[in-house]
Amino acid sequence: MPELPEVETVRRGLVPAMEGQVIARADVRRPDLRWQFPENMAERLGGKRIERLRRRSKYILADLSSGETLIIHLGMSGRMLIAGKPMGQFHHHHPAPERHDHVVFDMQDGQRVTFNDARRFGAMDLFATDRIEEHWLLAPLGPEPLGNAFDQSYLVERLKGRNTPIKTALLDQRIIAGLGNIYVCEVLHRAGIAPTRKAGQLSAARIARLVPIIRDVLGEAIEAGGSSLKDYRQADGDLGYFQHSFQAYDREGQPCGKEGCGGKIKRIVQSGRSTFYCPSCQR
DNA sequence: ATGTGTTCCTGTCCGC
DNA sequence: TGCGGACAGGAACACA
Repeated sequence: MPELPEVETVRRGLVPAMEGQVIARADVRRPDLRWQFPENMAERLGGKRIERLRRRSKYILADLSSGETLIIHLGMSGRMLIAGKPMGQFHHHHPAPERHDHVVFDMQDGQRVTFNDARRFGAMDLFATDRIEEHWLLAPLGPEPLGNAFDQSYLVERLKGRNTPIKTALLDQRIIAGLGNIYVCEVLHRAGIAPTRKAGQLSAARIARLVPIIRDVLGEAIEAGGSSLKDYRQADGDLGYFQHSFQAYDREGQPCGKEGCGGKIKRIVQSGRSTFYCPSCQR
């Protein structure tokens, strides 16, 4: 689930529970996710205030009062579940952790945030806030697609001479940071560009047209995700409501929704990942 | 330097 | 219902 719009939705959902709040205690229930947790993570989190919750690409960044930033990546299946203040004045009591609840943040006001990740492709690390962009996971990232550094001349320049399919290029986080498999499919569908086209072979005009489409698709998805925050607060943690707006992704065999197209969505595999597209209107 | 295939891990769904 | 295989939102890594 977590591409840029989902991560941004999670971030916004976490703000009321975490931003400006003190982590009374962090319960680190295993030594690692994808990689080992940093040394003494629980101790470095406990008692610190979260000054600000930010996002960079698909990473959530929690700036702590200690001068360190907690970096959180949700991987493929990571979720942040919020439980409200437990009832009862004296017997504060949250339900016991469930399977795959790996890190539990107990906030000073009684709220609890639980990081749950069945597949454990997620990650957490701590790093000095003032040098955060130098962190090895963040340093290679390309520009934010919704930021000013991402524009038509940038994208044209970066794709120049590339022999890789445009689908693969847009998934490359060093070129543009935040797109994943779903939104690349949606973007290329809306742009009418075949995912198999070599990136460097597309005209500058067609590449330039991608830029506002990327912004639009991500923006719409964030808006859609935002309205699912009510569900998010519940324990199921399932966002997945923008899926009703998919035009291509996961729609194999279904008719292409584009005005006057009449094509049928096809599924192919590119560098090991599913691509959904309409062969008749994506050229 | 680029491009591609494999790998980490668990859960779910589909066909037999 | 059980069992095996394919597949899932990511992306580092090894290798041609």
